[in-house]
Amino acid sequence: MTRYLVTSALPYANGPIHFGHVVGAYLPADVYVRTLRMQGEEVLYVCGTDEHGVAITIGAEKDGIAYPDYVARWRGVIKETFDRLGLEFDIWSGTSVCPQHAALSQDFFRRIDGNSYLLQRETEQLYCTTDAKFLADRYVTGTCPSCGYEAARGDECPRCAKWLNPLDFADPRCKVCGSRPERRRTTHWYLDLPKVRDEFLGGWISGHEWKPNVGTFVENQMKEIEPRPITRDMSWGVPLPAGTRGDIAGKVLYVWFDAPIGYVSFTQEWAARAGRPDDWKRWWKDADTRLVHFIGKDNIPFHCVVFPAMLYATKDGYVLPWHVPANEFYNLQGRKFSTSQGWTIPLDEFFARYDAQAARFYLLSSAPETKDSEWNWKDFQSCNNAQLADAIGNLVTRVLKFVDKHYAGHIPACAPEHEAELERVLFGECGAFGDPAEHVRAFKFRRAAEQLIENARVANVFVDRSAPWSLQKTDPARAASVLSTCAEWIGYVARWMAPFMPHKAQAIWEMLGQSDAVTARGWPQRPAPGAWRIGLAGAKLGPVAGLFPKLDDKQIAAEIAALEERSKAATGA
RNA sequence: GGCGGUGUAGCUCAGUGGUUAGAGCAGCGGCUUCAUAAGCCGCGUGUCGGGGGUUCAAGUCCCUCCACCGCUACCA
Repeated sequence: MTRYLVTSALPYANGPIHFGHVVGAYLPADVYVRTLRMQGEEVLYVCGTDEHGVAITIGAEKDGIAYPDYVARWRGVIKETFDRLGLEFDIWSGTSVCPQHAALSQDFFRRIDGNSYLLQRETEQLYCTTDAKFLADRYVTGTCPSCGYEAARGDECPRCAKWLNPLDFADPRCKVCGSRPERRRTTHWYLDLPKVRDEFLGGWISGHEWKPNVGTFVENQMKEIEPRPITRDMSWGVPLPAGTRGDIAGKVLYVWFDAPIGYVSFTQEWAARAGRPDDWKRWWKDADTRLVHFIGKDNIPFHCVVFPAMLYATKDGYVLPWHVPANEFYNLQGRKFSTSQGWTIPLDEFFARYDAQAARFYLLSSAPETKDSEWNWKDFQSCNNAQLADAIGNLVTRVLKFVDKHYAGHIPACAPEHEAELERVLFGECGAFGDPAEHVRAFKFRRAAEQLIENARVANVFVDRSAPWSLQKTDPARAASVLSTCAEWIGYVARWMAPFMPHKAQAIWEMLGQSDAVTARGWPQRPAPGAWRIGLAGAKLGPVAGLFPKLDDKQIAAEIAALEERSKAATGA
């Protein structure tokens, strides 16, 4: 039977994440997973931090703490944000702490090497004898051979924008200590991507179905593909496996190589913890698995080209991605999120003032699915007030407070003689409704969010058309049937919204007098006349209260002003 | 420079080559009063960035120009 293995891009453990990351790779995945689970699918959701690489070592040294402490700190900070947003993984780990990670990464290297998909190349690189390490391009500075600018970076000249090779500097200097680095020869292993492409990957990619924003990009990549180095001269990372032919001293796997293997090693960790150490194979080596990678667009080459090439090159029976629903980028009020320039939303402050569930909904309904989009404070206000508070929140209170007042807090039953007619009106005359899950399965989360609101509006129209406040005086029996019908529909709304706003959905469910989980009965079938009521009649309502407080203009204006202030302070303007 | 993307209603955006191009928000008018001053109904002549082309048919495909944006892969 089909099972779904869902991953979100491993966040890099060198800083906090912002809403752009959240909406790109995490929130859609969480909603996808929750929806499929309610539909009875078998799903595993894997994530954790990516903890190796030069950026980590630089960051840790700057902060004066050990590498493991540094990544542990960010692993924790990032997880805290995910917790606040209600993102729930089956396993959350990290590439430097997952017990299975190093061995599995080495196993990948060994198999790929054994299958002759690795090349060895000797190159010259700058080596700083003071710091006793090879220098990445950007950590070399010197005089631009093209325009003579004296503080050019090793990768690019900031003045003439020319691409540079630090070996071309006549006066290279180590950016860390200022001393003059020397040239040294070093050997590295390269993944022979052209070979994998010709043998398999090219055909697989052109025969695969991709999101439009992914397909053209990846096809293009195929043409210019080159062998990629998969080793580095540094200490922080997974050492090359013992027994590898050649000089492996001081070399580790390049971070991009070991990072995606984290998806697999974390799955192994999950299985081991569950006491079924071999269970991970069912997920990674069985043709019934549908592997779905949620990522931002910057990760497309890795997940559509490089990682599939790695999986194939092991010749070890791994499944390849089924879908890669990559998102574009998410900005903030017209500009890129930038911590250094103060163009951010500090999440501590945000969660102190705003509802994380409302944020989930707004993020999803503004997600950059087809093109870049943005967080806009006024849109957030409008979404919260008009869609969540008015369309959904008010629907719940207007109906349930009425029930509370006139039926002593118990949901009335629908009289059999009223059913057919009320349902004819509800299903035929109150506007279109649909199944949000259909859009979720198609990775159209904005549309799914919209559908949820449309479905709630159906009940508002029904209430207006039925006018139970008038019936209460003229035909109380019919009024009871109307309210019963409304309450049942609200039960559907609660279940439809469970993947989007799990806590709010549960709150509505409890207001309807239910004590089990809103997800307990699974995903609702599309309601249809005659057979859709799930029997809420008779239930004693829980306390009915507003679900979504409104956000006023002053508050939003203050947020925008604070954003401008932070930006000015950070850039010294 | 190279590659890619975007440009549709005041704003944010949907729109497999096929009826008079749509939604939400904002705005205007009316109805209603159960509810978080909430709800419902009605109201859009938009150079689909400009120009050219292919086609019976183009927002949709091709060329070109303009504007904005991203990436360019040894710091993911």
